[in-house]
Amino acid sequence: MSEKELRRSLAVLPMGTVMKLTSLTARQIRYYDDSGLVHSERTKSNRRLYSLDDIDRILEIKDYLDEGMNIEQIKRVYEKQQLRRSQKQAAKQQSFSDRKVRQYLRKDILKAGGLYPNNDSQF
DNA sequence: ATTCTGACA
DNA sequence: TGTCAGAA
Repeated sequence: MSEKELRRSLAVLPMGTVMKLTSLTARQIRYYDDSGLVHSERTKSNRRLYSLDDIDRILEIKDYLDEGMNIEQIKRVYEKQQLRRSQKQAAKQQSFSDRKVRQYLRKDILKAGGLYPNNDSQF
């Protein structure tokens, strides 16, 4: 993860700051939070802490709500996004292992050596 | 002073 | 979603 991404995902903002940044009430913010739409962290004294990414998500939730969606529907939107990311991730690892297979395959062919005068254009 | 949880005249 | 109480 890049330093920039790390900073944006760092949970350091208390409720009061989030309220000002989003123009929402503590009640609404806690509601989104408790619904599992936002993943805030907690201090040792049980205070919620949000990251800049959380702020973006809260603002996004606010827009969806204004467009008429309910919490459950919004939850599904994020579930599907998560599913797509998982599949994309799986595809990435798949191509990686494929590459590794080809790599080992080539090694074997080179080992079989002498049989192939030109062993550089097979893969 | 700030935030949290639970509850609802 | 607002708001109030009692606690941390």
